[in-house]
Amino acid sequence: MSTIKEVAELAGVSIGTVSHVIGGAVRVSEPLRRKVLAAIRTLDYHPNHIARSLKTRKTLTLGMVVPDMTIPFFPQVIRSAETAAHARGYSVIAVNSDDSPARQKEVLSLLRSQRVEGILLVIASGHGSQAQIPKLIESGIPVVCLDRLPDGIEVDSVCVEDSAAAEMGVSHLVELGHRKIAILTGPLTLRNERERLRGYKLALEKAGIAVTESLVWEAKLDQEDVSAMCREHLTHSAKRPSALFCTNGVTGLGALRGMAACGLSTPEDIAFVTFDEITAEDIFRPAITSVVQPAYEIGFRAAEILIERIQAGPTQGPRIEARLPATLKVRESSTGATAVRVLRSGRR
Amino acid sequence: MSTIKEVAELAGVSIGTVSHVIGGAVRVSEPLRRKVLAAIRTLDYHPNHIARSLKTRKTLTLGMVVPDMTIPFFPQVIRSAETAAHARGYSVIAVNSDDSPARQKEVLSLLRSQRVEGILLVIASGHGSQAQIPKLIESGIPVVCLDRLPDGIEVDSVCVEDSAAAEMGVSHLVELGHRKIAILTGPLTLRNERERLRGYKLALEKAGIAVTESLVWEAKLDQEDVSAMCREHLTHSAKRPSALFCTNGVTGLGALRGMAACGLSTPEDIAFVTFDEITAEDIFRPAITSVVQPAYEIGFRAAEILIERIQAGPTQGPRIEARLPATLKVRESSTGATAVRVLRSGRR
DNA sequence: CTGTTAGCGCATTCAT
DNA sequence: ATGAATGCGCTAACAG
Repeated sequence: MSTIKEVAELAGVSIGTVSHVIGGAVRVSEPLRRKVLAAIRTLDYHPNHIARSLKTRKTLTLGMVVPDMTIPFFPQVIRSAETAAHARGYSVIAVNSDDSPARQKEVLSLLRSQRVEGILLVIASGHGSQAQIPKLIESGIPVVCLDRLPDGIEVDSVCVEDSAAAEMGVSHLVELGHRKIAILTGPLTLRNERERLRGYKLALEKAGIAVTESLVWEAKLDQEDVSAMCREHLTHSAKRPSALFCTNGVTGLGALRGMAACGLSTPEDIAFVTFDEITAEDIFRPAITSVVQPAYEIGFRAAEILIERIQAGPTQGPRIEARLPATLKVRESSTGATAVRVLRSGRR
Repeated sequence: MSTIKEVAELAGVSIGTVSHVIGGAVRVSEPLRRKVLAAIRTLDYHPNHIARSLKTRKTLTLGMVVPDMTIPFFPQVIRSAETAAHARGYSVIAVNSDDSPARQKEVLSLLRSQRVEGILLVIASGHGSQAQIPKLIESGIPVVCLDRLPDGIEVDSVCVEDSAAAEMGVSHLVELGHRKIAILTGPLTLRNERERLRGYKLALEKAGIAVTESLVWEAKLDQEDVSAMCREHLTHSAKRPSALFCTNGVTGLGALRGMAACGLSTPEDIAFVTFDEITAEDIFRPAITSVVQPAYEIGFRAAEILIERIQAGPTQGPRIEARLPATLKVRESSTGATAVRVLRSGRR
């Protein structure tokens, strides 16, 4: 790996001049410029980003923490954040927290050591994953939370309109005539899960249906746990709901497995609606009615907001809370019909 | 962000001493040690990885380039590579190349500037994506290629046993009685696609079936292109094959869409086998018979090999070419039966 | 327009 | 066992 010094020697100029042609900010005469460029090419020189960062105190790097990038929603978000960042000259380092607060703490520490200029954070679902956010912000690292929002912490955020989106999904079931509708959520320590639950209750209330606590099922974000919970609740046909609403893709898939284990199918035995698309719904049966989040836009907006924060400096501008509308894709699992219908959520 | 100097001042020691307690290599007396640790905590000090790297010339970072992390296979590989790397004290920076050689060149350059110590590379499918590998290696950055292998380039690699895996999938169709079997591949500029095609031909030859070139369909790694190609080949029932084998998840899903567009379904009209699982096959119908790659192990092994290379120094050890066995999951799309059967590929 | 130089934060000799 | 000094590669004044 050659250095700027070697380039300077080969080109017969000073390292300052080389730096100038690389930076582009200071004018350099054409002949020298060409010589420098030639030297760079023959040496296959790549500026040492490490040294540059040390000097400029800018890494042009964003950190991003997600619970598990094998969950299909997250790669979409990462990719769009990367796209937005790249357009502004930033790179993104994406890491998994395994949905563990301890591991999240580790990776955040690592990201700080790497001197990322800002962090895109999808918090882990366990307890204590929020405590680290204020320290980050105090230390001058802007944070934007995505998808999962922390509680009572002043921080920029972007996510779907959780409550409205859930309400839309549940109202759809209500309109179909269902009155005994269960909801299967992830940990209610997560604010967005609580918001989605709130949307569920709102939908029922508007329809004049009483909320039955025994139809609110809270599971861990774990296939096995979700599946077991479903089996438990669904075995007795008397207590069985006529419809089930799941608040995310993981619980949605787990619920389908649990239902299958009970010999139940959708929509015949139970009408089914879930957050997130969990397969290629145009190809596979049953096609699942889904509340679809604008994953691409969530990541893109989050990166935009973060970079604006970084470039604005330690200014205490107003907190930004972007809430994006979801789309309801009505399919077979709720209506029994094969045609697809698309609805858009909007603020009331 | 506090510095080592501030820690030293607060603790009332020299920066050398602070560095020693952080590094752990040099012994420091217990009283001073405690004072330093306390200072670190109260200042919320995070060692500047940038400065450290500049000094030590080690970044403890691996770069990883994949075509598109929204393709489900890749997040698995990234995650397992990250796991292996982390266990050895390394971080992984994963970036997308958009399957474009130009973009791949950019991100590789960026990774070099970041001074990653090694690179895990899944090459882009376009022309010229291989040319950059020798330059990397010459410049002292070890490279391990995964999944997609370059041609005629000496480089460590790990992937599935492409030919044997494809042969297993096609032989399965042969055993089911099919004699007119089409294969839908990605770009044959990719060696692994050619290998999979070779496995297809091998399976046919062993069964005494002549290879018909009109049944070899080469598509771009793009849903639309694949789908269009299928529609074109499948409209005339006379020329239609009785079975179709797809060499990867993208072409597999595209083919299913193309078939649906022609009003064809599997397994009724066409028996179907594909590389990679493309949905939750236990839940959705039709359940697709798949040649499953050991994604986790591929990423893990690749990271292991890369780190060994890094730590061995510029030693020219023998090239490593890990070839991992695939698994055939026999499902409804080929047999029509709902039961699942699992076969393991092995070297002949 | 070009060259010289002073650090950025840290690990690491080398003295003490 | 501790501290002072050096330099990693680079950018950004500044001087010429």
